[in-house]
Amino acid sequence: MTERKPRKDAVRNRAALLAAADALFARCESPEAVTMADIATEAGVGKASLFRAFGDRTGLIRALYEARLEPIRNAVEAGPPPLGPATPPLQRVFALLDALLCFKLDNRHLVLALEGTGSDSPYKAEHYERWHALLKAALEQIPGLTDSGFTAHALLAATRADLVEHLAGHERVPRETMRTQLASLTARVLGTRPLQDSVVEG
Amino acid sequence: MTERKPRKDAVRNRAALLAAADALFARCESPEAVTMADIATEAGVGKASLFRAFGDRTGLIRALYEARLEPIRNAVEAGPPPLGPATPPLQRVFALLDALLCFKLDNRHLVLALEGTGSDSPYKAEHYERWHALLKAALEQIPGLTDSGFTAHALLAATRADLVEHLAGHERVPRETMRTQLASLTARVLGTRPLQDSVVEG
DNA sequence: TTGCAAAGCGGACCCAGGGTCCGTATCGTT
DNA sequence: AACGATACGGACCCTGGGTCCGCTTTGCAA
Repeated sequence: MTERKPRKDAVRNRAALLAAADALFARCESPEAVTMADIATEAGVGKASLFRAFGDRTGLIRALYEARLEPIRNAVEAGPPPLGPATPPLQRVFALLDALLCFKLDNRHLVLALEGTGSDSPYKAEHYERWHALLKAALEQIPGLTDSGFTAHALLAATRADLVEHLAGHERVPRETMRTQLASLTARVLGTRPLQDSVVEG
Repeated sequence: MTERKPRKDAVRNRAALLAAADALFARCESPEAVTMADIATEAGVGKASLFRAFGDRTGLIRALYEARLEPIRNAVEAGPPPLGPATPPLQRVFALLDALLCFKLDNRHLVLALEGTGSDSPYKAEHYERWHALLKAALEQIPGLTDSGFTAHALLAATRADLVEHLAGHERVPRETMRTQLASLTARVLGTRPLQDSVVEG
């Protein structure tokens, strides 16, 4: 019951800030080129409101990230196959990794901002924990596979934001190529042949 | 012939700075807890000398890193098997990855400092290029393996500093376990059984 | 030895950027 | 209408990377 509904201007400002940050991160090449002051200004709001709403820079980026991730999160937690919980484990591993890769391709700047948020390693964020737990659980149901925990980490590492950025941006690897390669890698790790494409477009 | 041999005090200071930085990074938990001023002070030297000697923070960290890496680099470029160039490709892949993992375990703080040096993604550093090229070349000689480039990236990603740090530090996974798991993962990726241990202790 | 550039030194200084303070404006409730 | 609570915003603080410049040291040469 510590719930105390926020004032209207507060929620409006919060929304404006999210939108502004989103726009700025999308527009600028490097995440650290966009400063907190920039975001506040873009939103037509004082800096203090920004910090009041999100705590600190990491909080803001996390909020953005979670918002963008929500559809996928829902699809994974309660949606139909191939992402939802009813999917057979093997197929789901492919679907999860593919969805994650597509998400990172579609949100390069934002994800880069989050993972490169300086100190806090990505492994401490709870959204990483979620993905890892999910993947690990799926892997554990695949017969003949050991080291589910480490394997999950390794597969997730193959979709790290800066790697994806490097491949997509610097080496100009096309999206479909990356998806195929990741699927093929996954198949080798799992000791299977790759399944056909499994997830919707981004 | 633009070579102009540096003065004695300059080289002494440079050495002192390297030593100081090394000590400080080793001593402190988080790399960003140690500031440039700290390092200069520890070395008994002015801040300007520090920047004159290494350009900027990244330059210093890179210098430290290269110094530490040199033995391995030599072993890889001109040493005997299993690291040297005469090794059969398949065995060499295992050896390279194991050596890299051990190196990162033995130099956690330093490597963390380098890879987490804020903006510059690790993929732009030329030492990454070297590892990747090396691994890719070895992979290309393994029959039936496609996507050598991507596979090399993925395997290297499994040894990323912050992942290693997370596993070794936070999850308390023992060193030998990690080595085994990495070898096992590699074997699955390559479609082989793991070879026996391949490299010296760190 | 002494002279004298050139190379190097160091700490005061600059600046950007994250985060806070506090007097003022707004909200929404009685 | 009025008043407490809530939020606003821009001036302000502080840390930390990086630079400036007057002074010292080095090393070559006379």
